[in-house]
Amino acid sequence: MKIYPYRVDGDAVTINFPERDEDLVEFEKFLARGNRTIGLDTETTGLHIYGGQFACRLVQFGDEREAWVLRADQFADKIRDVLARPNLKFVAHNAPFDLLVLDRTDLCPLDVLGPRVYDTYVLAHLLDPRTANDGGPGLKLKELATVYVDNDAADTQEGLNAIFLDLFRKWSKTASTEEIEAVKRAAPKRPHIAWGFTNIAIDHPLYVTYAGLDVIYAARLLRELSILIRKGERQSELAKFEHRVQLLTTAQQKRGLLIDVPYTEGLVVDLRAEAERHVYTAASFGVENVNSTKQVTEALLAMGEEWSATTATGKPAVGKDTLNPMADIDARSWERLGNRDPNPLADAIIRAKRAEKWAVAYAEAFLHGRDDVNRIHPFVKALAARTARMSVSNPPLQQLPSSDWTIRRAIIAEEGQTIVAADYKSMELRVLAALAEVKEMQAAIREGRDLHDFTASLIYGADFTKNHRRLAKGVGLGKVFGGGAAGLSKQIGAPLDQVKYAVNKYDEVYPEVRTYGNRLQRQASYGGGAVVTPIGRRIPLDRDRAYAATNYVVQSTARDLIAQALIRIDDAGMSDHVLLPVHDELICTAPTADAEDVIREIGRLMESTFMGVKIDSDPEVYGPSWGHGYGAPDDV
DNA sequence: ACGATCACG
DNA sequence: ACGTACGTGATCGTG
Repeated sequence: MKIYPYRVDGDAVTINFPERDEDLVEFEKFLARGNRTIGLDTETTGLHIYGGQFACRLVQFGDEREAWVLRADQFADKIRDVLARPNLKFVAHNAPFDLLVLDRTDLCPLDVLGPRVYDTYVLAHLLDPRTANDGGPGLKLKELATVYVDNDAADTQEGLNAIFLDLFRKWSKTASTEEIEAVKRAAPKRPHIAWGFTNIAIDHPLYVTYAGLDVIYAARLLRELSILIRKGERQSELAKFEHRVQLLTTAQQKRGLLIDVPYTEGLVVDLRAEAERHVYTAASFGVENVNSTKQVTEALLAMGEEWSATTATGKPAVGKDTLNPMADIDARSWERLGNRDPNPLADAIIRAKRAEKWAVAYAEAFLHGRDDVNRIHPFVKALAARTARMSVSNPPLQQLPSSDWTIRRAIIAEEGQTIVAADYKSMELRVLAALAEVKEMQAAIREGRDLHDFTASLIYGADFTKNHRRLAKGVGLGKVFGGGAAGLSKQIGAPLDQVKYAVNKYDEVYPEVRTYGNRLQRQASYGGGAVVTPIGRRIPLDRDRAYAATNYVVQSTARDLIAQALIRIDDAGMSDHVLLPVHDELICTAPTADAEDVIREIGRLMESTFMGVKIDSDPEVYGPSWGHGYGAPDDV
């Protein structure tokens, strides 16, 4: 057995790396030593759990003083045995990843291990949801360990990266050009890291040491975070709730979504061809790279175009807010506006960029990310944003184009199944009506009226026009975000005086919205700079953006309502139908014959009455693909 | 690493 | 006193 010493917060700790079966006798003694939660982590060949070459290399266990780093190939039986013991509880940082690794590699099924694993990420997010970038303590293991455990905590990830770079350089000298190209093709951004995780010697002393340190940090983090969490009465309940929600989204990630491969391959060809045509046009105007803001700016100025919009750093903005009007294209419908002669360069650039993005970020990502049965398994983070909103990545399925069915058409139901979905109707406005006790809004909801129609009628009278409704909708949503007249005017694209009028009227008819926002800001200023949501979640406010208070509470509460719905659906035994949450809707699958019944029932489970306000849902049968909910024809 | 851009609710 | 649009993830160019 190899034993590596290290220091954590001034304490001597040991990292044990067993080499023979006899070495496991000591490991058993470690496990038997008292009733404590054991740190758990895995080292793998990469992040693509469902890819063909994926393997789990190490599984680590540890407490606050010692770690056991086990080779997954050599000690698979032991690992299986330990993970299956029902009396053992574990703690991991970002548990969903390790749970899925252990599930995928047949070391322990998700449903067997999941309920016994605490996640320090979840606890840390409840204490402070801000990333280091966002002014918080951060949510990564190294950042948290530095704050809560040891000011000199090792950056194990950076340490490994340095080793990988060194090893990769040495390997590159002996490897063939083809081998090197293959690695770079698979991981163009940081090839040495992808290569390192697969190829570093499994008994490399620093690899083993860092692997062991991570579980020691996790075990120590659990102790510290638990103490802090227990100080807030509601927080312990919240922690339980969030672990349950996270387990459900982890199951969604395991389930994945089926890709229509022939369709998607055709889509890539079409999008690539479209992009190429417009890139060619742009090149004829001297823009060699349509993604270069520098080139685009220079070419447009040379053509005599003038515009005033700038980026945060003061440079001329050449996003679609600038280019769409130049190309005389409506941003929503992509039809001619008829305001001016379209600038052919602006037109080519927006079309080229759109087609390229759709090809690369969506269609090709679907094809590259799929497993051997053509399913993709996006990461579903149940507790992501500062407001606790969920996020989906690899690929970003919450951000697929909705104005056009072509991308969503690539996600299909299994044979005999149909895609169904249920969304909440104007969820955030209803939550606002409830939280701020907005009388007129609550009355309109009770009467089943369209909220934007209603706001328009209050501002403009019963004879409001379509444009009035558009303004009322923009103002209604913008007010929740804390927007003022100028910002709203820009966003809605309506003249400032009209927006000012609407905003003033809005404040008159819904006075409770303003007083609620002021109350939240007062409470935050005396409550450590954070607002507290109805379920007891603390959300820190930035000093200079106190106006965000209302939005934080509204957005967070809306998220908690859909999270609660996931639990109710699970309690009803219907979790297997849920494919993906998209903020205020659930994308689901159901046997074609019962599709309508299933989604009606899921919709019913989603509904609730929150502070006396009905939060109801709109169940819908889409069809054989997700795109069928967005107008995809049956014969594509 | 960071800014700009663009996709969503 | 005034006014502030909220939250994400991915890609690309630039330095």
